[in-house]
Amino acid sequence: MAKTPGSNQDGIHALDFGQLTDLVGYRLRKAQIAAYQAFMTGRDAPGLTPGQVGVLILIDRNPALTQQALSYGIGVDKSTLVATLDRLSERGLIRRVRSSVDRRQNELRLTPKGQRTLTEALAYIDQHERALTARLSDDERATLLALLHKIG
Amino acid sequence: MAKTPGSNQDGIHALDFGQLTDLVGYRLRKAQIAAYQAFMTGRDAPGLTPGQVGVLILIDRNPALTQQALSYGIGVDKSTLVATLDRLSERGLIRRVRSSVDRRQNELRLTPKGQRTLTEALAYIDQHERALTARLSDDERATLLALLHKIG
DNA sequence: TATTGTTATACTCTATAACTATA
DNA sequence: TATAGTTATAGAGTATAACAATA
Repeated sequence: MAKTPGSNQDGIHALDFGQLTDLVGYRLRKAQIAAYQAFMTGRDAPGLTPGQVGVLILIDRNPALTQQALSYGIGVDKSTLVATLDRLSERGLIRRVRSSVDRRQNELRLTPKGQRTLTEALAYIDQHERALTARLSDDERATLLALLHKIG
Repeated sequence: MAKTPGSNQDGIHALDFGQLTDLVGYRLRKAQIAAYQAFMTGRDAPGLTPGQVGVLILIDRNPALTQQALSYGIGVDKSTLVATLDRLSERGLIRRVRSSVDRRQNELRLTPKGQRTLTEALAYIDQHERALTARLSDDERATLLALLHKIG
């Protein structure tokens, strides 16, 4: 039986996406959503968003990082960061330590629990990255990274 | 003068992003944000989000599209779509027309103003796409699309 | 009973502006 | 005066659950 354009027997419509199909912006968004979903639902998912893990990485790699510097680094407003850090703090993963040099500033630190969580999250990231690029060769993955870098 | 790791003369900290730098998920997110920003702030930007333009395209290409089918097609809940369609409707770009076949359904249509807006938006998209991939050759752009397709 | 669209509600992400405590 | 962090507030995006109209 020929498939009627626009519908099938399940009543699920196969939409015409027109010019959307081959737009970098659109494909970027689709890929990003897929990556996010996979990250959140994968086996051994750390119960943290990719953004939260990113914050843990940055705190780990940059001793005495202030909220201001972190805000600038990840490109979100300092006020936006407050709730994110509150959540990580409530979960016992980070601490805000008042700077003794300039008492307006907080120096961000991982707690021991945060360190352990980060170690596990990094292992998970490796696994996730392999799953995400499972259909790509090593060369293709490198090419993709280079091309994305040119756009971002 | 050698640059001290972690800071420079402006007091702007060059953060260590660690393993983040070469993760597909992270680069995807960065590229997507850059694409979105460029779309919204470019010359001749249509005053619509990429998502809104996408909805206009889908309505244009799929006659008698229902909210249900659109919801399924773009992968958002039907309740989420309501506010989006309200906004497009308030701006006079689309109409909801009660189906005479099944009066529970709305058939979505572009208004004449919506048609004109879409025509302009499509021209803008071409311009935006060229700007976004300005640093890529035609081959590289095609490669990027193919690789993104494998992930999304 | 089931489906379509709407509403009520809630949570996240985002920003701007005003506040506080420090500098 | 200016800066670091917080709070108040607001808007967009997302979802689930319950509802009215219709099938």
